[in-house]
Amino acid sequence: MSVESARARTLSHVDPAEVPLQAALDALADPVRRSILRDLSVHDDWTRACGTFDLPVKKATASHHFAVLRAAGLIEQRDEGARRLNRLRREEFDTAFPGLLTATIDRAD
Amino acid sequence: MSVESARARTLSHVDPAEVPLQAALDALADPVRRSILRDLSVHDDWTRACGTFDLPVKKATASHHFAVLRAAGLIEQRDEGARRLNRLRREEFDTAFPGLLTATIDRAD
DNA sequence: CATGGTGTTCGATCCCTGTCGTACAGTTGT
DNA sequence: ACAACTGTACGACAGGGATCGAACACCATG
Repeated sequence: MSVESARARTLSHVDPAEVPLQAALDALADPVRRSILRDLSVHDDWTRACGTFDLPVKKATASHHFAVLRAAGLIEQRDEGARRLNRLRREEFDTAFPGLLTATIDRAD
Repeated sequence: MSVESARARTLSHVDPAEVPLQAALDALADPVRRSILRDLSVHDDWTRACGTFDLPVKKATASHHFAVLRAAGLIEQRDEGARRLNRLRREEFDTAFPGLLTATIDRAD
């Protein structure tokens, strides 16, 4: 039987290929979320916990943004102790939406 | 001196290079607007008047969407008699936001 | 076991924007 | 001149989403 914790049970990941374009665009249209993605794109996988991002919003709001990114197939999350580590799903998302990530987060503004 | 009509005076176009990424994404995040862009992408320039699009909204709303697309540098408009013709600014927009248009309107959904 | 740290959930609030009806401006044809 | 057509402007409305505080669950460490 499954022995995952109640905490990990909140972590449902979606195949980017199953994500509607609308959901992907809604996720990418928010500046705070793009900021998170840019941060992830310049760091190694699984090195950034949710609380380590420098965001202009409170933690409740940040938690909401991470959930949206996860539901859009843009990030993967994994619990490590009390912290939740993140990974940008660059390759999977690129396969589903070629060029979209590059066009939105590889920019100055 | 300029002899443009009062109608044409409402038509201010913006260089896509001057458009903030946020405005571009906001414009592309709406399904009605993407529908307009897809329609334009498969027809010759200046062949589609605003009223010829099959949209699920009333004309006041459609007019709003055309204004948003224009402000985002995604379309160019020109008056021809009582009708306002449209053109997708594919090349200019692609230069400013490489891959973004293709990633958002060249899709099934 | 108590304390502090990390992150989620819930309810409430606020603001933005998509939507529409109506009125209006220009154009075309009768 | 008049009517019909195309599109915009404006005010109003409703829905959704971003935001936050507070409460809670889980983990780590003393």
